Amino acid sequence: MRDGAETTGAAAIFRAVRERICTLELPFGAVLREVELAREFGVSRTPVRQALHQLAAFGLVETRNGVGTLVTAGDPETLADIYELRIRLAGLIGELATGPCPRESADAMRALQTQAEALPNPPGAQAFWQLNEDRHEIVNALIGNRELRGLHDLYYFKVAPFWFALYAEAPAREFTLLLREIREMVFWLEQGDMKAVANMQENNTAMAARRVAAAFGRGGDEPEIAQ
Amino acid sequence: MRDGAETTGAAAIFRAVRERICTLELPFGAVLREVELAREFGVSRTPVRQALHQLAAFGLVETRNGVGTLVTAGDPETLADIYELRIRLAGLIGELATGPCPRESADAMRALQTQAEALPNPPGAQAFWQLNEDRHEIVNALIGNRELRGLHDLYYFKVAPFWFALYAEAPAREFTLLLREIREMVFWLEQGDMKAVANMQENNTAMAARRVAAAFGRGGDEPEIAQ
DNA sequence: TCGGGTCAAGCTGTATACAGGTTGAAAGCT
DNA sequence: AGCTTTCAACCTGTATACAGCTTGACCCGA
Repeated sequence: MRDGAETTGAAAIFRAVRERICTLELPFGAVLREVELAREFGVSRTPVRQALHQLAAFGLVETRNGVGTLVTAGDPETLADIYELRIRLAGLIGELATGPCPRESADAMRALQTQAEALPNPPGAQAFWQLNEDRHEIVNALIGNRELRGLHDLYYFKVAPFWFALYAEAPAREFTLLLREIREMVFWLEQGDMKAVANMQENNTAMAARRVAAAFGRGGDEPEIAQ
Repeated sequence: MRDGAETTGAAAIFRAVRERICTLELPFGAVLREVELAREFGVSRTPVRQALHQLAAFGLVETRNGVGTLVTAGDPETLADIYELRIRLAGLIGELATGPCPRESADAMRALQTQAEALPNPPGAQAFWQLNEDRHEIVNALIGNRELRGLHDLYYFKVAPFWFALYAEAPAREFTLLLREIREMVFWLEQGDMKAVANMQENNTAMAARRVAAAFGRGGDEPEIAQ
């Protein structure tokens, strides 16, 4: 559940591979080979295996003996389940909130807004990804219940690949929507109203779910299949 | 998230150690040494390490370099967070339910009730544990949303140690309450009303939270500290 | 030409050897 | 005696060698 900066080298590989999956640099169905990753990161297979097994535990990859480690393609049904749950979890953020949101969160989000408004439309994939990750980080930090925070984080990374595929399809639209969300978030954060922030998060998650379902839902194609 | 019967030997070790933690055979603070487990299970350190790392990812243990793997002592704050979330997740079972509960679940729970009523009060620890696990399994199978089902399962094992400590303190009371819960569950399962089942689960989880908080809450002792 | 069987290349699973880190006890100084 | 320092035993982290499995290509026969 936790994925903070740990001391062991496996954690770095874990985050690196996870980011590649989320940014579709490793599309669904891609095969990861332990020796290749080991060579790339300059370590042996052992820490690589650790990282891959952890990713497997979180459902992002699937390891098959004698074959390799495949990036798991979320079928439409699973995707629907995840989003349904994610929407409810967003609602829980508000229900479990104890106090007003801290001022520093509002400050951080405002800084992010300024930063985002300076970008061209659409921005590059890397910039978009970073922007999105920062936004997620700020919202995540607001969650008082540590377990809920962990779940919110976990599911963010689970749907990130689909969401990123959405960006690839319509960069300008997705950037505009993200910017809109950030602005709205700044407003409510400045009000200090956690419930409002949570409601907004729920609304935006639900909207994202609809866009993702339209693009990759039942009958549609998955974002991209390797090979 | 998944923990079903996998082909690799590490999964067996994972489940075995998890059960030991949940039944307090390994109390909070207990130290696990890889070589010992390896000897016991007749394997090398490698699969043992896999299992321990997975347990660490789920927050049940914590590995420290040069020291060993410690069974994580849930501090009162974390415990409160977990139960707060668990109560809400129980509520979500009802909200995300799509149809009536299947007849076979009612049958299974009725069989469990018969089985439980044949036990002496209090039953032995092993019987109590098995009863509880069966009940959890039946309820878990009712959850349509696969992700929610995974979470419900995960958090069950996270609070199980505390719950089992409760049994150790007052076996007769806990058994009576469990039997009462099973009877009530049978009733609503036979009605086929998923929302009612979920509400019941929420009520019973909340009640358990109060008992656990009273026993191990802020200022109280943790169930048992090794050494 | 097509189907089936065989096998070798390559991958993961496991075992073991070595390196790095932690800790508690013993030795030495004040 | 009390405190500090040192160090050796022990444990986890990492690297490497070997075993078992999967798969696709190749070969052979019909």
